[in-house]
Amino acid sequence: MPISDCEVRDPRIRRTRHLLQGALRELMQTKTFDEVSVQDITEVATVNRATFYDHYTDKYALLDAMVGGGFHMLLHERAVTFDGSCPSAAGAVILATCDYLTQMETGDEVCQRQSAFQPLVDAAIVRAIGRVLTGGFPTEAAVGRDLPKITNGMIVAAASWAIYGAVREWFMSERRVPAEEMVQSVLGLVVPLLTASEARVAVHA
Amino acid sequence: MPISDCEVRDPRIRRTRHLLQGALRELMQTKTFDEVSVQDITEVATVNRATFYDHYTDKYALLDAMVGGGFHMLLHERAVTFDGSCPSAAGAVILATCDYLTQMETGDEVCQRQSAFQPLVDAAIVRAIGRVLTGGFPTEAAVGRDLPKITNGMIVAAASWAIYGAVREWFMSERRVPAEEMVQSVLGLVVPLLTASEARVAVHA
DNA sequence: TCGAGAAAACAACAACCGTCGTCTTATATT
DNA sequence: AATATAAGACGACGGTTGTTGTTTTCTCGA
Repeated sequence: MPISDCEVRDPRIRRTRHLLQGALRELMQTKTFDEVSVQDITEVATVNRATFYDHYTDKYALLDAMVGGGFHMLLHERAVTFDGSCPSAAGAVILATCDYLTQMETGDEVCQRQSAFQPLVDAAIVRAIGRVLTGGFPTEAAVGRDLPKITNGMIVAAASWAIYGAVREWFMSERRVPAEEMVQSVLGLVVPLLTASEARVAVHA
Repeated sequence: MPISDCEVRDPRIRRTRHLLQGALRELMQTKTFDEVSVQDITEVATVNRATFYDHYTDKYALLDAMVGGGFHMLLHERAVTFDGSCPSAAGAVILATCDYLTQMETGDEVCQRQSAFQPLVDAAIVRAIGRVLTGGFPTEAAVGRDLPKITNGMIVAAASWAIYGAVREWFMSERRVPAEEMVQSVLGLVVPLLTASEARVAVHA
């Protein structure tokens, strides 16, 4: 936990963190997140338990790093970037969210038991979405010094939470509409949010 | 945890749960949520630790009950109900969210240290918002049997998450615009979401 | 190549957690 | 008023959590 997770020189650190994340991933195939203990993780990772705490403050931090990294990688593989307006870009983010949830799903056929800590996973994904969306907005300074009533930060926050909330709701429903349709529906909901910024920027231009 | 929190006959149960919630509230004036242990709570509440687990599975469940109950009470005091369209009702929900966050703020002048479990509080509030919003929508069955591409559940989810995300972002910003202005801004973002249902219902009507 | 410095292993610590079984006390019903 | 029923108190348990200090091993730059 001393150094940020991205760009670590020392191969020992990379190795250890990779082992820890892999172990958690592996364990979550079988157990719920809160059924996994730090002991289990370090055991599977063949890492000393004390070493774990050199890298993450607790298992929630590990989860956060895992989710954030995984989602970012998913977007990177698909070369998804959000340019702030193009609906297809937003659609790609929505689809990625859906795919990430799917990929998270345990191999177990039975519906995954709801973990009490699902909110932590949720929050990690929302943060990841927010990071992508933020890239598509002009810096706040460009708007001028009269503080705008609605900031880009608020738009991004509302949009990322809305996207995730909708996708998650879709994902939890038993008879899911095809993903493609869902993406279109969610787009219809979210685009007004995102274009709120353009309208505002236009006013200030 | 055996019986739902609302409508409990036995005064012993009411008493104990009230004591526990009060203890947590009191402790959170000083400490962060994750610095509070079940021991502390039961100690302050003068309740045996084992008894705690007769009512809540863990301290997170207690938090959830506390937040959910508190938010619901806040809305009830103001006689806020969401009728599905009236923007003023949505505005009331937004304002209530803001007020609840404010009321949660510790007495400490220093900005509250970010708890690693803030997401759990967030999720509890979002659920509470969702419960209110759900009241304003017609039951899904009214729409017909051809499954709609976008369900009321998705709209409610997107809206509640968006509302909370935006309000929270506003709340965390250092130089806050007045709450009234914020409510208007967020309304501008969210109303399109909520009316998405009307448009759809109109089509099916 | 070598040596300073960082990372990991390891053991041990007090504290907390969740659960169990037993016993006591309060509630609601008849 | 008496009793079946349920809640609470209490003590004890094995297990997990973070943390600390020491020792060993590895990495990178001079």
